Amino acid sequence: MRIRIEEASAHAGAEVEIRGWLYHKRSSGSIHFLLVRDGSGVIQAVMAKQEVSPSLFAAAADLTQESSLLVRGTVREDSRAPGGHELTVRDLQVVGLADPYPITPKEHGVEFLMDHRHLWLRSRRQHALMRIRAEVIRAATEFLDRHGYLRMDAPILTPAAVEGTTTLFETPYFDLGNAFLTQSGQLYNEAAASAFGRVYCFGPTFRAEKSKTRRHLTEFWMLEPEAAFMELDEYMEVAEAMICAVVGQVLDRRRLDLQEVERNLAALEAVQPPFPRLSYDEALNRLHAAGKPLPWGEDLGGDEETVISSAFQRPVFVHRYPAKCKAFYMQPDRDRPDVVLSADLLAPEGYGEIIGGGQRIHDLQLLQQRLREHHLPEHVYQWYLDLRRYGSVPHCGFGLGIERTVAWIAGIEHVREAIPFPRLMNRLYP
RNA sequence: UCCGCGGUAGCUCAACGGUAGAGCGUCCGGCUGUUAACCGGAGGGUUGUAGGUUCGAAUCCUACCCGCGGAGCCA
Repeated sequence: MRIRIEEASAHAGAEVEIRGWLYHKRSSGSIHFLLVRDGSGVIQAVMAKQEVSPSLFAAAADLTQESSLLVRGTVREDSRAPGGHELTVRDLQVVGLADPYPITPKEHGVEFLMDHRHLWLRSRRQHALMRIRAEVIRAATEFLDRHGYLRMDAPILTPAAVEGTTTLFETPYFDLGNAFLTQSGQLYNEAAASAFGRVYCFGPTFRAEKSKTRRHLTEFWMLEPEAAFMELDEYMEVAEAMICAVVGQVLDRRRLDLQEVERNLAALEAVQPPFPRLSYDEALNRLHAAGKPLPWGEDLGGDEETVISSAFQRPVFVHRYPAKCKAFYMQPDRDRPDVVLSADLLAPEGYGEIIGGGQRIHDLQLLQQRLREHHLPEHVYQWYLDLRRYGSVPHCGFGLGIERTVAWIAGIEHVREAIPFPRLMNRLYP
């Protein structure tokens, strides 16, 4: 019977076939230990010289790391085996003999591993990270599906900037001039929210910023919910519930993977509602008390975020930023027009911002005024302004950065390991 | 773009003005329970590039290239 390695314990005593690749090999002359992986797990296959033909035994001795093979044998419980079960080999068939494999079971630098990202993905640690990523995405989208949000994706090729500030990737587009790769689906989400009430989009977004930090990619995946008839406080409740659902589901279903990457599980188990909600002004007071004063009106940088977030065991919202720090579409606070109804969520342990969002301007005249203040061409935003002409309502939305969320939940240093093929300022290969 | 660190064998690193080395991987040999197995042997180098100082440069100086970390910006 053909099985996957993750099912091996259910087939103890049975004759099975495993199709996979040679992960590693040890031998003591008359007995080979072949570590075979198939994507679902790793199992030790044991081949004794006496129990197979001499030609098969010799062929196994010549197997190279990552050679693909079919192994047939009996599953046996054995405390000496990594994983608790091993396979007594009866027959083995080589599908493809691998060339000498560049990633050896020793230390390698990040640069070398990134050059071999297409092969690095075969390692245990990367398997754990990719499974955690998949679970984060599944948990977040399932949460939104459960709460009545319709997935309605936004275009990737767009005619203009969503926010005039950040740099965009540009590409020729037939006779219509240049198109830009999207930096956010938000504007389209707002249109969709007026059509369906609650929506979200999920896909890659692009920022042509020359950022070289552990938190930045030029291509990253963002999950962006948007809801009509929603104001700031309710948005924070939704974001909080979603993050708790995501962390809880990863803890529940990907615990072994978290252990593989040596994540401190207690820190994740502390992620429970309610999250602290700090106004920008309160954040400044904390920075002042911590001896890192920041003048009012300045945006929080990486160091400031670390000071704020490390004071708490759980993610923390910072809301009501100065208007000049934020994008043109942010709704001003009616009691204090110099601040806007934004709220960013900072992950603990120094991971920084994983969510940015807030309440959008729903008043036509105010939005037009903001476009002028930001020197944005109004004619490009006519369809966006229409949303304020035809049944405008208070509405909120936010963007969850998938790679930053995965990096935080998995406890890894750099977002580049949180995506299969990272795109960085200096990396477009493989 | 700015600041800091770095580039030596396939990989990870040592040698810091006086003959360029180790571990791992590779290849050959040995070993019937290995756990990044172990033991013996072999092969492997224009020390990022170009110039300079010196009797002598991987080492000191200059320029450039590339990489890493951080800042700004953001998710």
